[in-house]
Amino acid sequence: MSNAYAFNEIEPRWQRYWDEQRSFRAANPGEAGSEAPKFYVLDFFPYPSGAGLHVGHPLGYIASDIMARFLRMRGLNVLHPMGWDAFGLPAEQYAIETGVHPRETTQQNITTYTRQLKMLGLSYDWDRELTTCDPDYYRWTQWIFLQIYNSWYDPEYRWQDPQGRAVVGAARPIDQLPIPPDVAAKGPRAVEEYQAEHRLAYLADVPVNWCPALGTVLSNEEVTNEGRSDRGDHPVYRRPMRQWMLRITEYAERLLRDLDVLDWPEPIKLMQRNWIGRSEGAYVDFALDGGGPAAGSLIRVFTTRPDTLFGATYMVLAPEHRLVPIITTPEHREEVRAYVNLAKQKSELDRTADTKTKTGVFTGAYAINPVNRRRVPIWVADYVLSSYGTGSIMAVPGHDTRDLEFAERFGLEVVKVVEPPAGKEWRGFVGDGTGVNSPVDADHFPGICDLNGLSTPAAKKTTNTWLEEHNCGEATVQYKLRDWLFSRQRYWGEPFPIVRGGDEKGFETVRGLDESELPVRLPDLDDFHPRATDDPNAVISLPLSKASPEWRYVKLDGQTYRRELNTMPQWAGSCWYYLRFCDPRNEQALIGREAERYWMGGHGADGTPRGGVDLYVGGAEHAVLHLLYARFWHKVLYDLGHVSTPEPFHKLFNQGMIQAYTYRDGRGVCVEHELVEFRGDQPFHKETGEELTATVEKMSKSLKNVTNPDAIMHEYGADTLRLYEMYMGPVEASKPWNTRDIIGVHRFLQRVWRLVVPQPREAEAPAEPLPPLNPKIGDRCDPALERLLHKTIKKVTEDIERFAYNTAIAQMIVWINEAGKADVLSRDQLDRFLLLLSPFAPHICEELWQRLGHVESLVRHPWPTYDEALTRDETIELAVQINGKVRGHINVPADATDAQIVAAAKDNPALAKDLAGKPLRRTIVVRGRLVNLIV
RNA sequence: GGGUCAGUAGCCCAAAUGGCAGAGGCAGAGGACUUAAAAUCCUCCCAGUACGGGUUCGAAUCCCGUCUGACCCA
Repeated sequence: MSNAYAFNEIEPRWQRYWDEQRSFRAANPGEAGSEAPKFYVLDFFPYPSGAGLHVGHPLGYIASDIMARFLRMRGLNVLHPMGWDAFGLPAEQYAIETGVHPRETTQQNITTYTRQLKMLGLSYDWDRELTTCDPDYYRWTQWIFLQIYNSWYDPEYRWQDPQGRAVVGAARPIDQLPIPPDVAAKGPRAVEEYQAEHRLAYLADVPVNWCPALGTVLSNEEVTNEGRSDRGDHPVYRRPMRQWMLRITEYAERLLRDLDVLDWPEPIKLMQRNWIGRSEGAYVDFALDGGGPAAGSLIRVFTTRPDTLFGATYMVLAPEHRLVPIITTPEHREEVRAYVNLAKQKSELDRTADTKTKTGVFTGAYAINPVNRRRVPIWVADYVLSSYGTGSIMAVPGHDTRDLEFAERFGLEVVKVVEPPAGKEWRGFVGDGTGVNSPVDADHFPGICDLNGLSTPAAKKTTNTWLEEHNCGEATVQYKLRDWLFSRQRYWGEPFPIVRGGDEKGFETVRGLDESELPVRLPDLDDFHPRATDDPNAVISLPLSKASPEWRYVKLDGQTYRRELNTMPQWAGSCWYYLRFCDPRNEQALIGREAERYWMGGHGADGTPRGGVDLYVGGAEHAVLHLLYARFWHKVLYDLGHVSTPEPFHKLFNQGMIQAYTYRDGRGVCVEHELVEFRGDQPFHKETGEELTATVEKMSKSLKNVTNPDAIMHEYGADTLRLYEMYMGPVEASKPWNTRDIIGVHRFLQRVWRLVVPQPREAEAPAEPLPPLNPKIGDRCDPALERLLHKTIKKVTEDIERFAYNTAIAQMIVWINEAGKADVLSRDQLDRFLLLLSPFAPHICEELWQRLGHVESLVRHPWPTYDEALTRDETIELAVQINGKVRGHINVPADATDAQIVAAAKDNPALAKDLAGKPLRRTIVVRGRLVNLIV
């Protein structure tokens, strides 16, 4: 047994031990260990990319691992699993570039990631590992899709959830959808169509982001602000396509409301609220003026400011609005048609960006403002989107920034209807004020809507009432959230459990498969390439259309059907993996009822009611989409009775980003860290000698500032890497990686090691075999060191609970530094210290624990306790202030009364001349801190 | 443009409810040990908290304004 701290030998040995002993197995209900309270600590599972991990990736994994290890030692049954988000565009793109099948590259990447994560000593229950591209897994992804497909949303359904809350609205089985008699009368096909219109998964022709170069459509999130693909930076075009959509909008209100009970960072909740984008307002119906084919039509607009209706001086329709071609007068037809065609090419971001100049054309048509019967021109402009509200707006240039900009450009009338607070310009004022200029000419307009003098909220209410009474509008709520575009024209994703058939009359049947037919396996294609092209109008080819006819055609009940050839988006597999971890090998259900109740169930470790994963750790970049989609699926499963909690993730923690110094030369070219040398604090190029600039940016290959964890672990060991990442600063903060600083925590571990294992003195010949333990270690203990240990136990325990790992480590460094100076150490003190350190640096602690004579691993050894009395000093030093300025210090017993403290302060000879002859006007005593004398 | 968060020694970071600006680490300087170096150990050095106002006995902390940076939305 070596006396040196040989981390390269120790760490793999303990990793093997944990693996063989199944040290981190979580006990499911019915198994030994499950009688303990549970705790579910989950990491955002990674997408295994070809590049492997850089040092920024494990930050959250280390943080959650420390919590998992800590809670295990506190006696909880901890579920801490890991798996792979393995379907998706990057793997396919990489496969296309290298010509290797994504199945193979994915497998290789998983192998690399597994090796790297195991090297870090993360305490996962690897028996629960899962992979989203595994048919045993995606079988259940498809099963959930079928649940969604076979449901409709009943917004009126009143029920009480298992938590006892009254809920309005729920997903219900499609066969419970009431069929209107007139539909039923038309026969089974009409019923089928009616059901299809109400399913939570439905087909629709929607404008999508078509990227010819990638050969696929992209979600809005995959398109950059510049209207190009996030991946590859290719041009993206808008074009309509028949797509699977999920009706997430039905859940907008519940997704919004239930945020309130979650223990999530407020900024993340805010982002979700903004994404859902609830706004209260009103529909207002404008009647078309004049004759023509649309005579008598109404144009319904949505507005959040019904109080400004008197200021509506024109209307705008989105270019896609169905009435555009109908109402346009012959003399404007050409211009409008050209404009509409142009608008189709633009992305939404392009159209709505404030920085762009507003464009638009007049249709030649007019409508009547219902509130004052004024005739207003109808324009078409692309700053109005067909997908929000009704696709048409009433324009109030007086009190809307974009309308004002448009009106000024085209010389339209601007009217003041809101009086802003004193001193503010009314033109373009969008805040709350007082209503003005609503006509009170009651002779002309009986039942006039009078808003003069009303505050904005009151004016809104008055207008809404008026609209409803006069049957030309109503109060309503709108959401920015859109239905979820759920299909991709890709190969590497879950196939839909859907088949389609058609009869001779062209009627298409869409049919969800029976669950007995799952999984629908992804066929093994050699040629999985999308058809990339430069032509934005090319026919879109689907990779799965190259599958064999045996796969593509299915016979059911004597009829031949075609399989759906789209695949699901990458989000699908990650929407529910946290459930599968609870019961990963269940072949009867996606999760067993018992396991679901136990791991996801209603009570936390401390008995407080809650539900879902107890701690979910990951980066803020998934704050909106993944977390919203997963919540949506969870709620559907909840409504249908498959899970028992309304929310999947009770507590969310976002780790910060590890940044890195980026060095650039005079031309702005990034310089690798190996080529940088420091003269003082100034970086220079090693070879050219050129002075460089240093900035802190995110770690990325292109900035040449990436640090590979393998290299760090090789040089310092995993325990040092873990400790350094936690010591850099608060886990939730972003902070720059600095390899130079690592040596500090490494020295700390060296000191811990040397405290237990005696070191040979080099001068002496190694004739005498060294004793196994440091001779200082015995039964005697130093009382001051013991007090410090109690303080340390208290501080570390409390700091871990609040994720303040950096300060916990600092406290342990303090103790080790003192312990190194002490003459005697008890074995028991070292035991307790190693237990404290073990969640952070598990390998070295296991090793030293064993060398101190323990046979059992410390993984489940009870966490050390402290005596509150020993954490307090008997005498304390207080600062004495005179008029708020520190002038001296006094020592008093810890339990001194205020009067004693003041007396001691006054008697302090150092302060005598400051106090001489001046009466004390006031004294302020802050317990444990200071005393302030006001003279 | 709107929102959120942040700004403390040369660097990374500490400082419950406002209460002595410093716990710890890095870097730097000096010393001990060593033939020497490395390693190790000891000691020391360094800011008044981005800036400007305000509240208070007392402000890094609370309020207002400005600047800078990060993230989200448009």
